[in-house]
Amino acid sequence: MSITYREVKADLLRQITQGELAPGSSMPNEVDLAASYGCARATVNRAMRELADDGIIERRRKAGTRVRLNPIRQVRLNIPIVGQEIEELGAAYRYALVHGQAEPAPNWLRARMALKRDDRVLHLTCMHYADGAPYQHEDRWINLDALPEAEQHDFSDIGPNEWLVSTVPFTEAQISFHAVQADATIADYLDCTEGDALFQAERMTWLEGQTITFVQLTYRRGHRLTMQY
Amino acid sequence: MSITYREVKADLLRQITQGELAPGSSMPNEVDLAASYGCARATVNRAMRELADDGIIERRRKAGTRVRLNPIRQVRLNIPIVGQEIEELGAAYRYALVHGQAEPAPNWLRARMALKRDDRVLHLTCMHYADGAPYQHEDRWINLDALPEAEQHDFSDIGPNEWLVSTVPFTEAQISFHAVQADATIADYLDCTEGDALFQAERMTWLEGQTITFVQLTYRRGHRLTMQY
DNA sequence: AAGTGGTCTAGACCACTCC
DNA sequence: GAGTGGTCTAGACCACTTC
Repeated sequence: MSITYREVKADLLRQITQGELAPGSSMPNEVDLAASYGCARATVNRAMRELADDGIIERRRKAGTRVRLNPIRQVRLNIPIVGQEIEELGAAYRYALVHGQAEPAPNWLRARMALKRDDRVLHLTCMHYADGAPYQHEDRWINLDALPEAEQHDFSDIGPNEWLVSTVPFTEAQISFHAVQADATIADYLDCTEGDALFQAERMTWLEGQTITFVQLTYRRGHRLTMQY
Repeated sequence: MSITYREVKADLLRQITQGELAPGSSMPNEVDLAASYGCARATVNRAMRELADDGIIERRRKAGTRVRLNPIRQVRLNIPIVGQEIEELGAAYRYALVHGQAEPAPNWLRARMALKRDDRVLHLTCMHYADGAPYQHEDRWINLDALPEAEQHDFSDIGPNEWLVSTVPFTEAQISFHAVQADATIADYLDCTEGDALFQAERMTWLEGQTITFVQLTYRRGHRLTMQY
């Protein structure tokens, strides 16, 4: 059994975390490391490439490889569909369509979604419940110019997110997180007090340059987005 | 010039996004793809491995490779040091130490940081300004049992985050985001109204199983964390 | 000019898992 | 049992960057 790239990666990482390879110091080149580990250069290359992807080391041709002074701290954030999110908490998921109507895009939305003057949108308001308690309020607009079939679809049983994922997968998106104060309407839906601080996500989605949908997801009071790294 | 793994990856991705390879359908195996692209199997392997890492396709030995039905949506979130964050906005950064004191760990913090009964902590309160306006309020506790040298260090000029990154790089961490209501103290520091909804991050950091520091970072009103994917 | 990482090749063996 | 992806090898050429 020969040495694997995982073993090389683990050993290099150990040397870095335990201080044998100090931040800012340069590491041996691939040929030398391969010789000292007794493996092929490609094996060392894959180990170091992954460490570079992880933001631990920095590589430049000719200049060589260095341990980063300030390791890049990065997280992979999975963006789940709310139903899956709730079921992974071990709670029962329920969905409800509150309101759905096709209408001309209001000005603020036209600007935000970069819509044309006469574009129409489908405005959907939904609620997502975990074990019967309000979990998330969804306010969504779908560009009917890009996705006319949405107008005929019945969103009573299947949430717009699930429908969109199965209809237009592989879109590009931008997501942003922030805090909002609950207004009277949201407070009512989420069973909290007006003025409460709530966690909100906004997402805009494109397919080949065309805006597909914009959504505001407001979470119940106390919601946290947690990640390890 | 032979075909690169990037070209193979781009071509496969094109086929997926343009619907030639439908979600859920299975793809040819590596040997066949290599033959049809006229390249080595390793080249196809790297292209497909990256697509799998990106959450676009799903691979299983013997079963083969399939286009994911629901592509995994994931983001790489860089967690910058606040000074860099502000300078990248094109604003001037200023730091101020508000308060610093070594003290016995309060009970809630002992539980949270998993400290021993008599452990002491260094409690630091700091402010970070962008172009003179309040940007972030930092409330930090450092475990003096794990990092006794912190007690002698002067945090007047250099923020605790920068000092920690240079003193104990390569730690493990957990980060969580949520919304809080500004209390009177925070409202005063961040120049907002009591009760305003603010975006807050909490981070806990470990080195080899030992808790190093816990920090609450409260951002000015209206702060957003934005990501593309 | 020369050193370093980036990538491709052709071949091999292996590990996993479905049938 | 057999098909598929996972990985390693030894060698090669190239691209980039610093000297």
